[in-house]
Amino acid sequence: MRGGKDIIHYQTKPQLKDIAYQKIKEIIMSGEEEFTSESSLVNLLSMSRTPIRDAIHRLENEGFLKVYSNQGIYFWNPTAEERNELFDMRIAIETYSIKQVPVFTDENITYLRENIRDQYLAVEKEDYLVFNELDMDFHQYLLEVNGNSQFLKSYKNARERLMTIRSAKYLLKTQSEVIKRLIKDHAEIVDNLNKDSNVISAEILEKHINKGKINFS
Amino acid sequence: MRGGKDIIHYQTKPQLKDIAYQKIKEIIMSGEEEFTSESSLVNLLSMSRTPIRDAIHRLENEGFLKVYSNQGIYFWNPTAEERNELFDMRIAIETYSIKQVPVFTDENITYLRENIRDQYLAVEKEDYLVFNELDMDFHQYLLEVNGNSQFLKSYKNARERLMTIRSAKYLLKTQSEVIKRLIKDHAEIVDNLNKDSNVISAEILEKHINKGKINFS
DNA sequence: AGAGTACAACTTGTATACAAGTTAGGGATA
DNA sequence: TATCCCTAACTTGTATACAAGTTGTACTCT
Repeated sequence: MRGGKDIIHYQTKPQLKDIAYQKIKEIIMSGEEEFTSESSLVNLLSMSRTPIRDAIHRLENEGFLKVYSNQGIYFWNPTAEERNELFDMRIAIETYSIKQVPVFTDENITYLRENIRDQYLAVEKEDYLVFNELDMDFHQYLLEVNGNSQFLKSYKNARERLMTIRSAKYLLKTQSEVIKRLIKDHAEIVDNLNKDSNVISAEILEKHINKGKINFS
Repeated sequence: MRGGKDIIHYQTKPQLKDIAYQKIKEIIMSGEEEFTSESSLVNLLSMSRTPIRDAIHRLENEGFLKVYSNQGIYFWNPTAEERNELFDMRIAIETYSIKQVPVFTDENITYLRENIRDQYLAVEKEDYLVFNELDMDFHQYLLEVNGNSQFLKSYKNARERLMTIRSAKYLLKTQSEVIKRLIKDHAEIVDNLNKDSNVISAEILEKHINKGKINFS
C-alpha cells in the first residue's frame, strides 16, 4: 500500500467513459429513442463495452435510464407525478437557498438584470432555445450566490431531466405571452431581493416554478 | 432490435456489484481507512474487478469517495463546510416537504408519537445506536407522508454521508441531556402538525437540524 | 555527495472472452 | 389447428488480459 500522499490533478486527457456519458445523455434528451442496449451503443459510439457500461451506470444513478438485467436499457419516461416531484425538488432547494443568502451584492443584482434583459431580447427574436439557456442560467446564478454545491448539483440534475424532450414537450407549444409572464416573475424576484430576508422573492419563486407543472398538457 | 416490450421484474438473484456496494460503503462508514485501491478491494471481497468497479463508480456518484485516475481511491473526508451543505440540504427538503403535506392523519401522528416514546426509552438505556435508528426513521417517515421519492432519496444520501464515522465523531460525545433536547424538538414538531399549514413545525424542524452543525467539535 | 535517469511496481482505463438469463420463433407432436 | 418444447439470438453480469499513466527507489554518472 502506497497511498496517503497528496493528490495532484494532472490535466487528464478526455476519457472514453466521459465521452460516452455525454453522447448517451444527448440521445436520451433528444427523446427520439425509448430503449437501447449496450451492443447497439457500442456500434454507435465505436468503443468497447467498458466505457459504455460506466456511462450507463452513471446515467442510471442520475435517473436518466434504467437497466433491466438481461432485458435491455430503457430511457426514463417520466409520469406527471415524477415530473412534479422534480419541480418540487427545485422549489425546496431554490426557495430555501435564496432565503439563506444574507445579502445580494450590487454585482449580483446587475448580473441578474442583464440576464433578464437578454431574456426579453431572446423572446423578441422568438429564440426559445436561447431563452431556455438564459432561464437556466438565471436560476443557477441565484444558487451560485448561496454557494451550496449540493443545491447546485441537485438543481442541475432536476433541470436536465425535466428538459428531456419527452418530458418537455410543453416547450414546443409555449407562446411568447406565457414566456413574457415568466420573465416578469424573474424581474419581480430580483426587485424584491434583500427585502424581508428574501421571503417575498422566495414566494414568487415558488409560484414561478410551479407554473412549470401547469404548462404540461 | 427486439425491445419495446413490457418489462417483467424477475426475482433477481443478488448481484456481486450490489454486495460490493454494500460492503465498501460499510468500510467507508466505519471510518477506519482513508484510501484504498481496486486491487486491495478485489483481494478483500474475493471477486473480480468488474463488480468492484461498478460499486466504486456508484459510490463516487453518491459522494462517498473519489477516484483519481492512476493514483487511487480516496474516501470522502468532509470539511466543515461540506457537512453544513448537507445539513442545509436536509433543511431545504424536510421543511418544504412538511409544509407541502395538507394534513397528517391520526395514523401518522400515532406512528410518530410511538417513535418518540421509543426514542426516550433508547436514551434511558443509553443505547445511542438505537436512538439514531429511530431518529433516522422519524425524519424519514415525515418525508414518506409527503411521498416525494426525490426528497427521500436525497435525504437518505445526505444522512448516510453525515453518518460516516469520520464526519459523525460528535455522536461519540453527545450526552443524554443533548439528545433529550433533540427528542423534545421531535415532540414539538409533532404537537404543531396540522396547525398554520405546518409552518411552525417547519420552523422547529429547521432549528432542530441546524443543531447538527453546532454539535461538531 | 548530489543530480539525473531508468526501471519496477503500482494505479486506473479499456478491450474482450465467457457465463448466465431472457425471449422470439420454428417445428414436432397431439 | 393448437400446444409444447427446443434452440438460436439476443440481453446484461462477470472475469481477465492488456494499455497507459504515476511514483518510489535504486543505480549511474559527474
